[in-house]
Amino acid sequence: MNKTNQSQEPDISAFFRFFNEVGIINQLSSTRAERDMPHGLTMSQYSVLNHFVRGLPPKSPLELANAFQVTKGAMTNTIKQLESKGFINIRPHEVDGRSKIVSISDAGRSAHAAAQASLLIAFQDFVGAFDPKEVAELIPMLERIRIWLDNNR
Amino acid sequence: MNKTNQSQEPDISAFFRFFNEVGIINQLSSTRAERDMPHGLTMSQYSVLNHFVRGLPPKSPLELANAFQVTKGAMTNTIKQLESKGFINIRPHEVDGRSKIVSISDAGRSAHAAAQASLLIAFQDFVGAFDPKEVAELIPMLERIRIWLDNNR
DNA sequence: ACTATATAGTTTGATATTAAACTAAATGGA
DNA sequence: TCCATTTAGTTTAATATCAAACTATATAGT
Repeated sequence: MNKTNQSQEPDISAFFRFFNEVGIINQLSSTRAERDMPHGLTMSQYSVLNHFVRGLPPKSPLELANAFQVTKGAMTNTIKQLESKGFINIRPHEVDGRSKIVSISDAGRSAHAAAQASLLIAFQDFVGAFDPKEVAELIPMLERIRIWLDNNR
Repeated sequence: MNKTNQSQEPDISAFFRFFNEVGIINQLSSTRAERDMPHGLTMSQYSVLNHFVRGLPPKSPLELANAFQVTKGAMTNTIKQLESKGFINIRPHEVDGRSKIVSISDAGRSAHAAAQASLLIAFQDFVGAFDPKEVAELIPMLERIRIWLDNNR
């Protein structure tokens, strides 16, 4: 490629640097988050509990899989473990025999609170090192990218 | 917590939204990237090849692990597969009997070129949908976050 | 020189994930 | 009513990763 990049090919290096940074941040942050998580909760499991603690209504496994952008199989695994820990209730769907409805249990709310406390500790140094505003400024663009990737996969 | 959040606890919701977006973007983008990768290359393997194609000097497995923020064990796996595909050369370190030196082979350069072409195709719609500038603007902050997480793990 | 410690790399065991095959139930058209 | 198709969820096989244990080599202190 010539130095002035006069070809029609767009300059994509920024895109790949972006995905590279995102990959490393994700790896480091999820490892840190899960290290001292109570009940051996993974971030996936925590995310499901968090979804319901935020007041969102009961959902089917498929809806949860879509909400968190994982496969149905991955969600089967996640809710199986949450159920074995007693943190969610799974009931059959009232009219659709193929489907189920997942909701959080009281134990699940307690576990979520403990997990959130653990996350606060795990990231308190991080929170102290960065201004919430400058982190918040990244979010709209990240959201656009995430939505695009979700709609175009 | 009271509504006005007068406690000393900082508002951390932006941080968790940030990590959540990063996690989903990473998942969607790496799945997309690896789907049609030639030679069954993973992004980890591609990253190692890319490192050397960029002109950086031969490195030990440990240096590579540090460069990509994975464990030594993960890098052992990655370079084992690259070697079995003939894309890298591994030689003993000249003075340190514990160490090795990894460099790229001609076949590795070809594979990297094919992989890069595949990535261009996989992300051409993405590249068309976003302005490289607005993506590039995210990078300095992501870099700061990545470096902090790396230095404080 | 010896010994204790540190370091480079490999191996092991556990686990989260994907893609794809599979089961069972619902839907819709003839 | 029947049959083909779609949909919800589970299962299977493959694999990338981490943490921790392990081997072999190097280094530093005495």
